[in-house]
Amino acid sequence: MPELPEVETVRRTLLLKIKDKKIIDINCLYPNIIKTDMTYFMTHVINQSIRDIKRMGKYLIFILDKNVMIIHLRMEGKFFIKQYDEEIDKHEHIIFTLDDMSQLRYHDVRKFGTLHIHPIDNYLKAYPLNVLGSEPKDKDKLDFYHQIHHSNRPIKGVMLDQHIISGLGNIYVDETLFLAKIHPSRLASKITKKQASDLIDAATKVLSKAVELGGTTIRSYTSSLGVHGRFQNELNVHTKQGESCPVCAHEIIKIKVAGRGTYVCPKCQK
DNA sequence: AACGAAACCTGCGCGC
DNA sequence: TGCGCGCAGGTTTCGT
Repeated sequence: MPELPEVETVRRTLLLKIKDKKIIDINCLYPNIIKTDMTYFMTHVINQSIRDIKRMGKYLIFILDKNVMIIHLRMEGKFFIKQYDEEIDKHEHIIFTLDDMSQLRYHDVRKFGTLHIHPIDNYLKAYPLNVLGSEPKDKDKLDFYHQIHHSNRPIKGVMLDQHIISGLGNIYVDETLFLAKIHPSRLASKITKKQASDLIDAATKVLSKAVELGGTTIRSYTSSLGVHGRFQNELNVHTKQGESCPVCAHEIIKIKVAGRGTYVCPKCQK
């Protein structure tokens, strides 16, 4: 569930707590999270310090001395910082012991998260960041239009595609389409230049507001590190099935688009 | 080539 | 109460 705003909130919070701490040990209890060769991972992360944490789209990028760790939280990945002698939860899969004997623990109920390691000098050219689209705030609107206007996919599917634009997930794409007054099922090929531009503007606006409010906290995603988002108070359509549209008062319905649960105001969104 | 569906996992809420 | 089932979601992989 973490999308760009939640990942950004995690980034900021984590950085305050672990910047310049050295990783002195790693305990990997569920190795499938690590998508790099395990020996390479261990030898290239231990004894390096966390110099910075960056973010691209939904990826967290831990900048170490000579390497970077690129982490995707997928649906339920979280980080916790605990003391070395605290009991290990069954959903904590990777434990980094830091040089002050605190531990950075990766927690993931669904075990869908991923972790890649690359040398610091070429990580932008390596998978997975090399195939990532720009974030909405950096996306050229005309490029976006040209990229999608031959596609027969519904616009929602296109906007969820991280190769085209990065950062949006199911929550923010529903909100973006509502703001732009475009129906999620509309084929990308039917989107005009003006609408393509409106979509990028709406996505940029939604994401920046959500970052400002610390992300969205719904359902199980009660965040890591006590991070409590407040954007759920700003949602217009997502999770609002059966409620009234804040613009026209028509009932908000839930449908399935691109295989995803989708909330839409059928009167406002055409 | 380009799209949709299944798979990856687990917990939860539902109906019986 | 307890069981099985479907659903949820981000992304990759498989199948058409």
